[in-house]
Amino acid sequence: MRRTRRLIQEALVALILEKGYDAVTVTDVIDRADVGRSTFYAHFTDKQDVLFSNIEQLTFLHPAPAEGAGELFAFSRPMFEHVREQERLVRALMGRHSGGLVHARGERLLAAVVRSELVAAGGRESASLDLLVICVVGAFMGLLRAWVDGETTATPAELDAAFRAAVMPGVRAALPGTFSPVEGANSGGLRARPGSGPGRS
Amino acid sequence: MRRTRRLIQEALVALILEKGYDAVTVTDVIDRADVGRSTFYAHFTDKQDVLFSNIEQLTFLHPAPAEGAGELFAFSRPMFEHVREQERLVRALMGRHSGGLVHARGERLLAAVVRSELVAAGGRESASLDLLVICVVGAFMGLLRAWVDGETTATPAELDAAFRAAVMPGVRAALPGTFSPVEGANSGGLRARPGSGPGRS
DNA sequence: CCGATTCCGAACGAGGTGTTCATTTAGGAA
DNA sequence: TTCCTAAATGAACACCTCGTTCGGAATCGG
Repeated sequence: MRRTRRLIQEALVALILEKGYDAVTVTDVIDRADVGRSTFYAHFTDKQDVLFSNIEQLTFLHPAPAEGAGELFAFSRPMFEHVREQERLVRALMGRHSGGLVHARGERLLAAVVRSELVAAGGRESASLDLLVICVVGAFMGLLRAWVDGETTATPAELDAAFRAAVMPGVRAALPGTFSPVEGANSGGLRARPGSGPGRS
Repeated sequence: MRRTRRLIQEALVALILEKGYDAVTVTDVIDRADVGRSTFYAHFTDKQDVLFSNIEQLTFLHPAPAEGAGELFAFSRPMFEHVREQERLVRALMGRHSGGLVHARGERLLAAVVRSELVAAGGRESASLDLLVICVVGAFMGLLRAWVDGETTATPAELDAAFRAAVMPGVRAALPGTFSPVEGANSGGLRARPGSGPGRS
């Protein structure tokens, strides 16, 4: 049944939030979910399998309503907002106490988004672009981890602003055609959201 | 004896490179190191303890004075070089298959370095500066992980260049008085410090 | 009422953990 | 050398977790 799967998933999430991923045992999970041991192994191969099955439900990683030629990195702000809504789950999955493989999976999903956005914005596919993608994703995930681990109390808006302030100048410089290459007048300060005009959509 | 400690540490590193951190058991280690089980627990509390004891030897994380008025983020290039020298150890410690806590530890060490550099360069201590530090460290560690995990074949020089290209513009924009060689025309334009920084209400 | 599917839970063997303890080994001082 | 002390040894230990197996109970559709 689907109910059993859900019970197991929820039990794992709850336990991770309480004890951390490593400390949670399968026995804990089946006890909390009130499920037979054999039932667990009938649905999942092991603890990690349950973890991965949860990632699909992280809607903030499967973005994002298109947002074609609009603002670059439009995903950032909605993502932080989404994360807040799904705080429990994200805390369990993306915190430092989760398995490293989950991080890798999340980073890969996000990297695909970032990469396609950069390409759509005129970035030429190259090794250096891939390195840029890694930096951008690293910065974003760094903020995300710090946030869900309680190392900062910033709001989603502030996190979004910090993210953009840190990476946008470098990204702009790496892209060819974007207006305002190095105008200098205001090189993208912390709150720089000039114009932001939706242009024509 | 110190020799015994070293044997255990080296055995763990070797085994991590072969099987990944999670798959290595204490029994494996003491077998490889050819030491008694009780001897292991006389020197370390558990597997993770051995891992942490190795971090201290990651010289690339304990940089690297020579700063002062020099170039910003002068640590980057030497770090990548150093990493190459200690490739085995870094691969074992910082790869995605290592424990997440080791990452956290490494990031904290690096964050301290980055933060002090930014402050020395004129950055005002604030919440937004901390967020910037997180982004910078995230970008650097992202590159590092991707590199040691074989996701990119770039050279240290290329990684250094990519790192600087990605984060330096954003960092420059966030610093007030940095001598701005070329784009310095504005110089003062960056007072973007909305209110009194992200202060969480 | 009857299958058929699903779930339960006890039990098992294999393997890992961390501790204890009696014994052996190695180093240094007299 | 001899003696003493600290370190290392390895066997045995109780305990836990894993993943599997299997007989029986519950649930559901017909």
